[in-house]
Amino acid sequence: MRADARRNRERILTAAKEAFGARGDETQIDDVAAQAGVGVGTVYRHFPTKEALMGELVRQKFALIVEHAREGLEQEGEPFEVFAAVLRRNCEVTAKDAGAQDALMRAGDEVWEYAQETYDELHVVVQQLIDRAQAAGTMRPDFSVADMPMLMCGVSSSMAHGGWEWRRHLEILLDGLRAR
Amino acid sequence: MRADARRNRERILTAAKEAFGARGDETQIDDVAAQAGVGVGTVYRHFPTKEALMGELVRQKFALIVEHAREGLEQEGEPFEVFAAVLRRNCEVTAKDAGAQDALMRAGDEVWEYAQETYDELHVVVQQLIDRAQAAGTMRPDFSVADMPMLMCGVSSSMAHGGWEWRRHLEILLDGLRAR
Amino acid sequence: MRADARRNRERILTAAKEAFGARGDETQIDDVAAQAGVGVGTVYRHFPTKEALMGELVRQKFALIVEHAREGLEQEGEPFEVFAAVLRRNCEVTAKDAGAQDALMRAGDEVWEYAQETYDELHVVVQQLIDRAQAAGTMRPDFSVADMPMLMCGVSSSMAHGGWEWRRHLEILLDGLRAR
Amino acid sequence: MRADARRNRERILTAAKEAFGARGDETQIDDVAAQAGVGVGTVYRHFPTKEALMGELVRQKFALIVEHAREGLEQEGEPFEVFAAVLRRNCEVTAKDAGAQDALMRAGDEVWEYAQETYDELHVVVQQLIDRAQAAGTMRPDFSVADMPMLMCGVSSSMAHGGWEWRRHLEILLDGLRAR
DNA sequence: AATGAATGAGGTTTCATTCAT
DNA sequence: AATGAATGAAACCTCATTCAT
Repeated sequence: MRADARRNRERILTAAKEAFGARGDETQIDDVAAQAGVGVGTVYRHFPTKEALMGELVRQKFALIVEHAREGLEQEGEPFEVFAAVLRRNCEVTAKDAGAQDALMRAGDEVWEYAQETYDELHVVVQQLIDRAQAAGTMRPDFSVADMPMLMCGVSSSMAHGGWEWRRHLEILLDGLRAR
Repeated sequence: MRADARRNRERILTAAKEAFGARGDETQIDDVAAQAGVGVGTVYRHFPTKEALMGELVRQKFALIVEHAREGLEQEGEPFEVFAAVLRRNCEVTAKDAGAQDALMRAGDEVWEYAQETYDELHVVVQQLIDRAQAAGTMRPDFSVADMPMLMCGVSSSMAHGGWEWRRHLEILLDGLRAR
Repeated sequence: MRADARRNRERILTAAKEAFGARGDETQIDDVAAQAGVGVGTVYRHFPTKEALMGELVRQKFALIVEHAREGLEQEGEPFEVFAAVLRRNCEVTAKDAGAQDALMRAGDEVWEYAQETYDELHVVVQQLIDRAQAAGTMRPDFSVADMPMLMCGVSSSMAHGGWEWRRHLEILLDGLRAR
Repeated sequence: MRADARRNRERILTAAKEAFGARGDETQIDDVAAQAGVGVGTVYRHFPTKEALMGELVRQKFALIVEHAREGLEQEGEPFEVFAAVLRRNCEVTAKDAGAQDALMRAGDEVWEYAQETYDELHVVVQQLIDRAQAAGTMRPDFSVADMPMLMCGVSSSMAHGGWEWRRHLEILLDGLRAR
């Protein structure tokens, strides 16, 4: 029964990504429920509010970034390039749910606060990647994790509206981070 | 009454900027009307839908950029720095209505389509600034006007959430545009 | 100036018939004003409310019927046929504004009360036509003017929806009025 | 919950008849909901638009007519009188909701289109009653189902405005249908 | 635990009427 | 006298959330 519940939870989250991807910020909980093949009540059993559901999507995204960042920390190589590789990898994953990501970007602060804890983890790990690159002298010294949302916002908007240009855009942004 | 109507139109637009700035995308037309000191009907007489009202705000923003860009075209100086100066100037203006700008960024495509025509103008003029800088060899050759929304999205998010960091963020982005 | 005003009044009434004919009961005072080539204020100068305007259309229709009925009273011929001829003539006229007539039929009582006075006249005159036919023994004795709205309602609906069948329908109704 | 939902559906339809009867075409969905003792949302769950709700009332009326007509087809007796009896019976039923019926008559085409399917059934069955009477030579040969709306319009207006005269009016109309 | 029917506050928009110009 | 901009109550409908089954 516990396994059933967990599977439902996963189905709902997957459905949410698809639904938000398809209908954007006009997506209703009923859409998510229908996509998941469950009743609305079931969605609410797992997520107390719409914001909580969207927040969990954000949290999952953050968790993935943390994971990738951790793997990055264990890699040898020029630190800036390691940082860049992590970023590229995250963006590749994000691009697969570009529509949902866009809906998330448009969501209110409340949604993002649900993922605060995981964001804090991310903060610590990614800052380490940044520190290394700055120590190596290949990343501009005035950059910090706190500036990453700005970058992500640019790339995400590019994914949602620009089509295939986002990879080039990411490289432009990365070039801005290099030490001169 | 023509004069009165025009004045009301201006009041409504000013009120809209304030209202969207204060309440974000949850702003209602009633809020705008109250802020402007007119009835809802008056707002609807000037702007047939909520989207049209927001679209006009976008259009005004674009029109200002066009104006600044035109002035830039007439200036002497290193072309990349001219481009950068135009961008900085636009951002300074935008920062004053950061809240409204944020609401606009979150708005749907329909809103932006209202400003299509002015956007097309902007496209032409800004591309000229870019062309010059690229001809001078101080701007990376793979950048074009079509890539500007990505930049603006980054800076706007920075203004809305980051607080006072947006100027530094803009410089980071500009550095990414420089030729290496 | 008085002549001007009267001409405006006529233009408004003509415009109203056209507008109600074209847009049915969804017609707005603005439509009427536009069709008449005057401002809304001018419509309201002549008719204090929308109901008053529609009521005047009803009154005009009644006035025409009275006129036709009076002419009928002066005619020689079999009284039932005279009555029938008056009815046919009125219907031919009505059919020309079938759309407006339909809108009027759908209107609330308030509209019809505006024409009360003319309706009273009509009542007297048409009853005379009926009396004659009944005296001649060619019209069923249990029919009276008060029953005419029922007939008109049938024919009007026929004009609005049925297309070309209304003449046949009128004959069916007339046959119901004949003495057996 | 299936049973509950169906009961609510019935309550809404009954409430609608009462509400339209009491307030005419100015009846709001909120009135219907209040009368039914449910929330507006519940009305909209069962009927997607106001027109759909009114359309269902029309459909029910048609369905009843079909039923009565079918019963008429199984009866012995002079065919015209069978037809007349069916009509009288339908009118007696209609008279009980005269107010609602009036509101329905005033409604736009969209409302009636909701009942198209049932109207088509009605068409077939009633035409059979008419065919029989015409074959028996007791009904005028130029009458058909398509002409019935005209009759119903007359009687309905009579019920709504005339008060207690509608039965006499129906007889007048029926007399018009008899063969001469 | 799951379902989906029910809720109702709240959103956008309309339009008869008024009134400043 | 004419104009049409302004008004704002009210209409329809939506959708996040609750709760009976």
